[in-house]
Amino acid sequence: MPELPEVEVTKLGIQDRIVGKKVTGVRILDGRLRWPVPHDLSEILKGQKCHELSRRGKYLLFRMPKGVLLIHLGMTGVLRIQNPEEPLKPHDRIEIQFEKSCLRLHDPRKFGAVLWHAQENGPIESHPLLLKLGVEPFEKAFEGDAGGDLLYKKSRGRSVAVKQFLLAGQAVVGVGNIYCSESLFEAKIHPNRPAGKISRPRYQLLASAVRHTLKKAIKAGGSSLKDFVNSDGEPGHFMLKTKVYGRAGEPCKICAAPIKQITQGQRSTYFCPVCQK
DNA sequence: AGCTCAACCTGGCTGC
DNA sequence: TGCAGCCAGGTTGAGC
Repeated sequence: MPELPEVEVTKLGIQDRIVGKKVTGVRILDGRLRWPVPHDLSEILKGQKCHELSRRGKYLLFRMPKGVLLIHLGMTGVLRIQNPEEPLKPHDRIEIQFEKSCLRLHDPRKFGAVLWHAQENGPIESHPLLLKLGVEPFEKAFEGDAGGDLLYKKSRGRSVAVKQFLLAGQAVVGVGNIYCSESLFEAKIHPNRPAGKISRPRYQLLASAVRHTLKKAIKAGGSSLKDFVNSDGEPGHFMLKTKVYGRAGEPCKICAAPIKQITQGQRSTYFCPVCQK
């Protein structure tokens, strides 16, 4: 579920219940995530107030007086505010308790991460997991022409397919497997084209498509914000409808040619062989 | 430095 | 119905 829009919507959905609240305890139900959850997380967090919740790429950063709690949702993670009385569900992994509510991480595949970055280790921006991330898609460095310029510059000399280049997040963060296919379709760029051989004007179109695709998805997700608080149900898939992703063999919405599915870097890519060149 | 690929883990779906 | 095989929204780290 989580690409950048889903993480952003999660942030918006939980922040009012988190910011300014004091942690009263932590329950580690299964700490074997991508990396082991610190066994003493409860002692670390207890008594600290989260003064800001922010997002960097697909990481959520809970800023506290003594450091930053990093949470990544991996492939299947869902964070939700719940009443502590609410029975645990299978695959609930971590519970962070606040005075009147708790935050639960539900993550069947355990690719998520919950890590603590202590203040004395320096600014969170220098954390190894954040260090090599590209720019944020909605920040100045990716606005307007700057976005296309950046993709163009970062891709020079790169032979890798543009799909993989964009997905890797070294230039711009947050474009996951679904929105990558969708953005390339919108920009009419063939996913197999070598990243280094795409012109500056075409990268302008791609940057614009990335911003548009992500914004649309965030907007769609905003309508389900209530699902993040005191809900039994999963926040649904709020990508309203995809134009190519998951539509192999179905007609292109522009030209009616059958959508193709290929594998790139062990991931599925969907595209229209007629519209995308 | 950049490219490719295995690996982490679990569940759901397809097809025999 | 049962079960093997394949697929899934992410990311790191090893080997070349």
